[in-house]
Amino acid sequence: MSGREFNSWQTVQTEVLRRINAREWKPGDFIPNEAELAVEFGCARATVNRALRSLAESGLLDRRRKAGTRVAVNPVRKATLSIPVIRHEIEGKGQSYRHTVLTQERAVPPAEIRARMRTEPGVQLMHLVTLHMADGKPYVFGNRWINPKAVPGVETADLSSQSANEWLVANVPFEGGDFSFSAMTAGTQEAEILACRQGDALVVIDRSTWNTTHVITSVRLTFAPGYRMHTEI
Amino acid sequence: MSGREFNSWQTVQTEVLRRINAREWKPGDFIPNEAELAVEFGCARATVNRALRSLAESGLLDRRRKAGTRVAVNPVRKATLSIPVIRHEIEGKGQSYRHTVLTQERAVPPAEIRARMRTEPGVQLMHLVTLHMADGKPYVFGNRWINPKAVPGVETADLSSQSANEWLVANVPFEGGDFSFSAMTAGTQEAEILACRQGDALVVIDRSTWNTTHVITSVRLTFAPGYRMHTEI
DNA sequence: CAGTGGTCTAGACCACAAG
DNA sequence: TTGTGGTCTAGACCACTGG
Repeated sequence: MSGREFNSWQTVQTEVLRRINAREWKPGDFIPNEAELAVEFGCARATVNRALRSLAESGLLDRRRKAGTRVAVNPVRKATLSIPVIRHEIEGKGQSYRHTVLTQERAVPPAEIRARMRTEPGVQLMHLVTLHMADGKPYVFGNRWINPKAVPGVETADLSSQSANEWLVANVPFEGGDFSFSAMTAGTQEAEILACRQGDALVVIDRSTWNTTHVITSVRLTFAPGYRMHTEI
Repeated sequence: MSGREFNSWQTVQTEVLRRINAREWKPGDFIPNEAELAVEFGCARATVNRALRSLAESGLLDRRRKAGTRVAVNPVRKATLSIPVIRHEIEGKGQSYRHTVLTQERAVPPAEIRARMRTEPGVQLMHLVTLHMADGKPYVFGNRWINPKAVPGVETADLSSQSANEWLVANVPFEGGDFSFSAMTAGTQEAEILACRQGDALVVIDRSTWNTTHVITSVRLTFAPGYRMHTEI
């Protein structure tokens, strides 16, 4: 006796998941509404809401007011990809980190960058080429443009002791960004900088970040051969 | 005259974000506890909790019982990467989709696959090589292993009309998976199948999915040159 | 031990959208 | 119009963990 009834939102969530997996509720089916489930599970409606909302956020349920809740027909899986600061990524593997600024200048960017950064023709940006090393070996090569209008103070910042990435993360809040992932073949420049062979396949990440008024920075990271980005679903 | 005070959890969240961005609360700082914020914002503690929990989930706050809530020192940005069914990805660009099964057999997998799928030596798995085409041109090449023990019925399924990926998504619920992203150089086999040149850099995705008892499937997707995966932060 | 976040409840009102 | 999810509240107890 005793054995207090235990219906946390996680209990509810687990049971709902079980029913979906057991196909008691099939993709496309409507499930009972919150009030009914609350009665069935002997808990408050808010508790059911918490459980179902969480499942909806991960894409397993579709919820709409008035219509109700149904099992997602096409469970689009979402992986959350964490984007660490490169130094942390390297140190996290137990390797030593070092970085070098290869060039730092003010320059008018090429058209492609100008489009991505939404600046006017002829406007100069800060251009920074850096190399990050793990245990002394080239790890990733960064080609970065920064809009000084969006980042007051960047011109006087010391970007040799702290990488531009870290300086920006620590000093410039941003609202959003985009991120893309592709592959390229190492040419002479990449082979030289990354100490690899021409023709090696390299992972390339292009990333921009912006705040409400400006595109802050746009960077292309070119990784040494063998790089692999990993995540769990 | 009314003008009822309006303090939704999103209002609270927005204000907290503003303070973080304005550096009123700096990285590493403790912020007031839930009860205090509830008083300040004139709302219930649960409302503050909802706002802060959401920010913690996205990595901007660190919360610990007894210790309190602090602004994350190292805001690890997380991108959510949605993993669509290839057919949807292609059709979403307005291209036509077609796929072909190149080979389908039962076979003992190589050691690497056996390790990933956690099967015993000598156990046969289903092995499936498929090519997906966009507007008639090779788009991605899939090398997939499926554990029939985890998927009763897969041996009799018709995987030529519906791709293995879609069949699995529709018929086999899974609990988790992993996902990795790398680059490789096209060899003779890849060049032939994807109709590209040897030496081209190709994007490679390795993915496994499992349920509580088995690894269900493990697949390597090798994309034709030019593939780019994109996401927003 | 005691302070903080984590969760649950019962009830209420609201916002949205299907019919 | 009306049913369903979305949210808010005031209060309560719990769970974890720092001091």
